[in-house]
Amino acid sequence: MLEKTFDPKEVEPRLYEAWEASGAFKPGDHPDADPFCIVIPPPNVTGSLHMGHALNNTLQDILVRYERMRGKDVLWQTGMDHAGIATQMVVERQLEEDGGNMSRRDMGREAFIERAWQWKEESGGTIFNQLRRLGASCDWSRERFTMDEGLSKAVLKVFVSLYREGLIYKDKRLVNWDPKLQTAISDLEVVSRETAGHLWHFKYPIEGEESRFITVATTRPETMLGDTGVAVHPDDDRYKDLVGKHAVLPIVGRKLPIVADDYADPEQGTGAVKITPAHDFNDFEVGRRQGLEMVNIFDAQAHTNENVPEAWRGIERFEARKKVVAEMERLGLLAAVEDHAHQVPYGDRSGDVVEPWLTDQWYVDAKTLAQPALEAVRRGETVFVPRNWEKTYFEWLENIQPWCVSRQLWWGHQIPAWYAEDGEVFVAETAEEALAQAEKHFGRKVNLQRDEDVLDTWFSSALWPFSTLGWPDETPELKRFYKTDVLVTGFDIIFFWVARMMMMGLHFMNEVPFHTVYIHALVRDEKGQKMSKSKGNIVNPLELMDEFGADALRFTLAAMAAQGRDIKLAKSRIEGYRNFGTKLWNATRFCEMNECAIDANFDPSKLEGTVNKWIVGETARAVAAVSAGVEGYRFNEAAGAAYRFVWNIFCDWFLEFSKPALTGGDDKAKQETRATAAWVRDQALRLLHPFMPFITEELWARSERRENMLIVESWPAPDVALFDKAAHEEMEWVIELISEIRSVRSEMNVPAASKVPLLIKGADDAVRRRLEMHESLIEVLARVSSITETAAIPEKAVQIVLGDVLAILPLADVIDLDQECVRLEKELGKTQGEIKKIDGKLSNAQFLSKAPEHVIEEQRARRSEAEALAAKLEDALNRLKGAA
RNA sequence: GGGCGGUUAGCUCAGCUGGGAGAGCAUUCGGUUUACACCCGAAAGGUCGCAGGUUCGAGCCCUGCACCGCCCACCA
Repeated sequence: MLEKTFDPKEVEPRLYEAWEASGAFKPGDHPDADPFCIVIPPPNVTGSLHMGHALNNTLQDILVRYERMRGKDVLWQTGMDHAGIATQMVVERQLEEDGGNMSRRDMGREAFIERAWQWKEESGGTIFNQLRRLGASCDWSRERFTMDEGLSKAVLKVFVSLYREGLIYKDKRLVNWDPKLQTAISDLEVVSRETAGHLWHFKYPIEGEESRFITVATTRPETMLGDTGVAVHPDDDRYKDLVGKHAVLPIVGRKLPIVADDYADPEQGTGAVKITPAHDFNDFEVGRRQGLEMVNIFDAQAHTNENVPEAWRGIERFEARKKVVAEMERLGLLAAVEDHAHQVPYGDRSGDVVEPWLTDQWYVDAKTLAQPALEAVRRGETVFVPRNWEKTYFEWLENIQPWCVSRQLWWGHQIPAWYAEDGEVFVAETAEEALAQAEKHFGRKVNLQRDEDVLDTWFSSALWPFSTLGWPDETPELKRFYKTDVLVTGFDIIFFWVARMMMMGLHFMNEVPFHTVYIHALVRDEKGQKMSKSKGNIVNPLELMDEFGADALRFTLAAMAAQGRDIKLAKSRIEGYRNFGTKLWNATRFCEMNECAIDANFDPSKLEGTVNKWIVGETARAVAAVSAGVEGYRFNEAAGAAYRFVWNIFCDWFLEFSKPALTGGDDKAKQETRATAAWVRDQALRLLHPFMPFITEELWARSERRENMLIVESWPAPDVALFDKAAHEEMEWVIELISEIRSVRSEMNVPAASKVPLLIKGADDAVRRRLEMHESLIEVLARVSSITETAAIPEKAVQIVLGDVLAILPLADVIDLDQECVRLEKELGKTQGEIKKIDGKLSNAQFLSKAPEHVIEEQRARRSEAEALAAKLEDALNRLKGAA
């Protein structure tokens, strides 16, 4: 016998272990089946399960379990990302906390990397255990890591071949330099935040013209130490005569050519702009155009270097800012200071202000790789769901900049480039190969020094869909599962990851990596705020699972995953879906108590009872709705359809209607009802399994003697033939009638049926006689009783329904039907326009004559149906009124 | 500045191709019916942001406006 509620804590770990041990998560050996593959967005090795992961993986697991049940050969490829910067930061912080005086640089590269690996083995990947708690059915036997041997091989091969194709190159350009981490970062890793700052106006003296100045404005005064020019607009009359002359840079004394350049905006600031080519992206371009000198004034930590006057060296940049301003003021060259709010670039990991800095870095020619990636989506080879993200994707790829892929870190894939003493570079997959190349080049053996830098983490992630399947080896998995089916991810990594997988997949596999990209929402807190540690508004999915169980969390996320909208997670919602699980549990318990069991000879298409015919039809409809929802990535629709079917149809009506048959004396009806209930119960468990795998699996095991676990059972076929129109209409009628009666009863404050023991237990003559006086009610009761498979009138049989009906009898006269009729008459007697004013619901009537034929028909039918029902009820009540 | 999305019941949100305004929670009323109080029944609560337009008919389509949010690019 089932307990009254489900205990997730006991069940979840036990079932997960059983699933995993059974091998159900692995692709099977059924070569005839269609393959279905999802690659997991690899969580960071440093990660811990947050709500975004919970949503992301719930949706993937729903798809994976669904397709598995549909008989596909399913691979959910899992793995982890080495997360270069994040991991290096964690390990460095740990070194600090260890109290050791040993910094990263003290211990040296090799020891540090070893330490990082050690950390990875010990505490990396706790997130995988958390995914297990969520019920994620990934194939753990194929778990990969972006720095494992195979994937490293793929990275090397990709780097080398892109280099040989000229799609990877080394260049000296301005990069976003993170002075705290002391590495270059890509454009995407820079986030700009509005910051309250100042705009300082500096006067630069004009060479050879006493007391004449050109005034420039800047938000970063310290960069003036690296100024090499001043630009004005060619058409700006104020400065025309100065073009070609020189200003003298205060403090430094450098002569600055005054150049005419369109970049200078006469409307902006003073119309004259200082040019610092080595520390500003725009100035870099101007400097290049105008042939200005580039003076780099910072070292890697953004302290001033030897290119500034001796007294100004070795100063931290913000300190330098203050000193520059003070000095300019002292010199009388500070013309004005304005408050100025502006966007300041920060490193997304370090939180430090990023400095544009001139360095040598490796770049991927993203523009070239982007073209096929654009084409593929334009041609529909890969489709975004929802579709509107394609625009974002196009926008970015069309304006893509070279991708800086080198990082001055230690944790990552070391760049496979070796340098000879003269700087000549040899790119190869191994040191031996590089040496061989060098020997050929120089005609003798030489020593080579490997590039110190590592690759951007996203470089290896970009290869994920094929590298995890075994590429560059031609493995059977690669052949079978590439291209993969759907990528499920958040919009925040469309650029970082999705676009780059498209580029790399197309380039190296000649095929898109997935046919569909499902972009889901961001999970926010109840107030709609983005969850973040600093705000302290993080909702921890693990705590929610502790409290409500994994199924409740999963179902909530699925039910709220409407396309194109952020999810604001309300706890009450999770509680509601936990209750839904309990409802399912108790429905199964009801079946158990009433000895509902699977009948081997059961044929849902050959049933006698109206209620039974009806519920199998409803089941088929639910199956169709849930299937359509999942296949259209409308998870909320799917979850909603399953919810409504189980609770509002199966439990609220079917189980109630089945009671008479289940407890009555008609053995044939009883048997059919039992078998039907068991069949529907099993269909419901199948339907819900992708959403709520634990509770359904548990109920599956405990409700019958089974051969298989539910996870490998098949998805129910939506058999439309099971829909019996007559039974459907009959039940709709009854349900509507009963609802109406209940409502009336409640409004009139009639005590519930159970309070009229005579009527319920009775079936005595007095009741019978009263009923006979009212034909309409007898008709109702006859129909109800036939539907509920019982012999004629009362008995306990139609208890519920009967109770509702009979309870009205004594108080029917309270209803003011006359008034109701008058209202109707009035409405029908008025013109259409007036009716519209009275009641918008009737507005359809006014155009009956003009509407298309099928619409008219529809409306007429609906209307007459409603009128008939109303008339029946009113008639019954009128007779009762007369009798009372 | 460019782009995307949002504005529906007190709260959190559904509403897919235009045709009955919905769910969960909260509220109120009633309930000791042998599945379930994590339950059952009922009720109340909405000018679907505002203003126009198209249509027989608009929460949904079009135009404009207001407010909120996000992304991208930025003006020294």
